[in-house]
Amino acid sequence: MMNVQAVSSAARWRPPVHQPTLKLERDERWSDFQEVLNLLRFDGQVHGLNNDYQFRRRRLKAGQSALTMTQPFDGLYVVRLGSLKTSMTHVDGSEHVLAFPMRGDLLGFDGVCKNKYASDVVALTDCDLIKIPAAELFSPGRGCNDIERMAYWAISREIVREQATYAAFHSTKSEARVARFLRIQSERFTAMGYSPNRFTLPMTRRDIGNHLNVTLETVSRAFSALDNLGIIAVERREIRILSLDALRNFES
Amino acid sequence: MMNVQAVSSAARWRPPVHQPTLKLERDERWSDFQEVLNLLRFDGQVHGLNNDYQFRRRRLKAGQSALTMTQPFDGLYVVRLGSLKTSMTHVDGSEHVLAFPMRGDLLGFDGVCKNKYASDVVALTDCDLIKIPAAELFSPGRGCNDIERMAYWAISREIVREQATYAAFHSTKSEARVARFLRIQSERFTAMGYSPNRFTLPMTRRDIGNHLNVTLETVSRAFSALDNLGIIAVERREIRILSLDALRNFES
DNA sequence: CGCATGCTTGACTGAACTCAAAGTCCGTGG
DNA sequence: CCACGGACTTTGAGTTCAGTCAAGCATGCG
Repeated sequence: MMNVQAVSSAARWRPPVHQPTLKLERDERWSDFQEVLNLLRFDGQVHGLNNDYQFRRRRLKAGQSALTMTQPFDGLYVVRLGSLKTSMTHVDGSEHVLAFPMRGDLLGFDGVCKNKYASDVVALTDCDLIKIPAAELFSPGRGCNDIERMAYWAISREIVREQATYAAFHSTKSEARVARFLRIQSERFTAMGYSPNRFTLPMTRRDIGNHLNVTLETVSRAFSALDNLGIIAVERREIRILSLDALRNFES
Repeated sequence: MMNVQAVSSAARWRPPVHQPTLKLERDERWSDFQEVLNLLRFDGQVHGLNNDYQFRRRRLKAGQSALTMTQPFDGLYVVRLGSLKTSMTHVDGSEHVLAFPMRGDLLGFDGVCKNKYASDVVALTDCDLIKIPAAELFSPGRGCNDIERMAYWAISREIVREQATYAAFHSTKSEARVARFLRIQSERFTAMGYSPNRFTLPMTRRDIGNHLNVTLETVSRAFSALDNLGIIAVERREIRILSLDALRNFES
């Protein structure tokens, strides 16, 4: 299986730095609201009530971890300086890299909806981050529009899902992707109160293929293969799952 | 090139419906706040000020379009009933399917940051959506926490980016992915005020590979190939882009 | 009943993975 | 100061997996 790569125990190797070395002033440990708005290139409306708020900064050396999946959500971070890597490590040790955040990018947004970060972030170069504390985002006394809050909470959840599916369908071979797709469909139907073992797919083979990044023929062949193995029973879009465990094993 | 598939001009074909036919009561055209919270499985705090707010519903027949990339953002939608397909159609006609939203899922969140939807959504079955109007999310008089608003705006932007990269690296061959990766890096450095034609990659070949879903050897080979063609000049992590146009052409 | 759409299967081909070996660069420790 | 080791990179050869092209079948609709 590809992408099974040992995570180096030693500190991450750094390329020679040809860029001008950063002159980090020791004194500057705070950023104001306006600087954060500029970094993010925020073009929405603000009311100016928070202009005097000061955000704490956080310095990182190359190779250091900024956020991990093990720690609870404690805020969002805006990159002021440096490059980082956002990734999810699978159980088999393979790593899926989601993005390479840089100046102006946001970190930690996947931690909002479950109060736990959903990905790992490490610094590739020396970094300077600005922290937006969780307390500033969710203190009950501050916000006053429940609808807005609910909507954004749901948006954050959506991000997590997207990352998860993005990661799930990476670097597996086609039959495994199809197996995983079916397992996830089964779980979704289950969550809605339908049978986990019998459901009707609403989409075409082509739609599935375009979702999993394989051709429709490959989807069809994978269905047939899983059928022949007795793991599922396919009849057009009617799917019966005969062994969920076997299906899961196929996902590796 | 794979995935170039004609979009059927005829109405989308529907599978035979074995599930119980929906009894749509004509009268119920509104949902209250609590129902939306339940659908989303929202577990955060609400203050109860909006409990009397009524949300408009929207019915869709199978094959109908719920949202398109051409229309301006006018709100978020929560799926109450039915299955849908979220996709982005590329210039070459290929379609990338992002997700298959179902009951309780959120639609339209990618439209927040640019005030324009970033993906197309069509109904695969008959659907029932609940609309959360844009006016309820951004009316200046309602929210009072600028920090929270800014954070969520940035989160929404992050979703768009993720969708874009997810879509961008789909269904292209490896050399094209690498070319696109370099082009995007170049643009990011440019946006930060550095040279668009010369930059140092902060990440390893393996990181790039794990991001693009190819092996590190494939990344290396692609770099060499682009170098041999005179499109770029590679020296370890130092990249010079000799012809941005040629690089772009390589992405097709 | 015929057409359009979707699904399945087969044969062939080519792109990307795997395994392997050698070379480069950097930081560290003798 | 230099040699060594480790991490990274490049390149090659063989193999496997999935895409392409093509044909035929099934199904629902007009």
